Amino acid sequence: MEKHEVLLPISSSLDASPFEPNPGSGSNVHVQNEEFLKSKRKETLSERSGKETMKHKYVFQTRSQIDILDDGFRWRKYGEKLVKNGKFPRSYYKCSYRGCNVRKQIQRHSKDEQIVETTYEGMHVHPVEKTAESFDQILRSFITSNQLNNVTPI
DNA sequence: CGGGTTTGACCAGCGC
DNA sequence: GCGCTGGTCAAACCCG
Repeated sequence: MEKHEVLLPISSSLDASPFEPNPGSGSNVHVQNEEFLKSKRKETLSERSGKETMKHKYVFQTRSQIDILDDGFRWRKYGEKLVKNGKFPRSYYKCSYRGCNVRKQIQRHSKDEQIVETTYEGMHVHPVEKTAESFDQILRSFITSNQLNNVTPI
């Protein structure tokens, strides 16, 4: 099977860091604040509604030959669009679980096609069906961070 | 038969 | 006010 390296990199639209980036660790952490700018629009929308405000948005940068990374959850593709600033189309996925409105965006880099940018939006409200070794560590960080931040679990 | 994927169309927001 | 881009939905199709 194809091996995918997780560059572990992340970015969040929240004040609190969803992950525990070790300072001075010199890891492959890649923070992409660009997404933050894009999420600004959503913030406004959510703000108008006065609901949960912004959504959790985490960006993973993985290095693999395949776009779809098995993180243990079931995803249903609901759209695909070719962005102007990209050579490859962006795929939109949703969690199949009932009540779990977690979205996932996957886009390949125009320069390095082997680099896949996976954007997670929202949090899962159900346990993982299966365990993905590569993603287990990430998921673990996710869940841990979420619990630490004591996010409202619906 | 069920679930998932696909593709096109539609819509909303933002910029100009 | 119009056009563009990005995002979502929905119907049809395909696969297991």
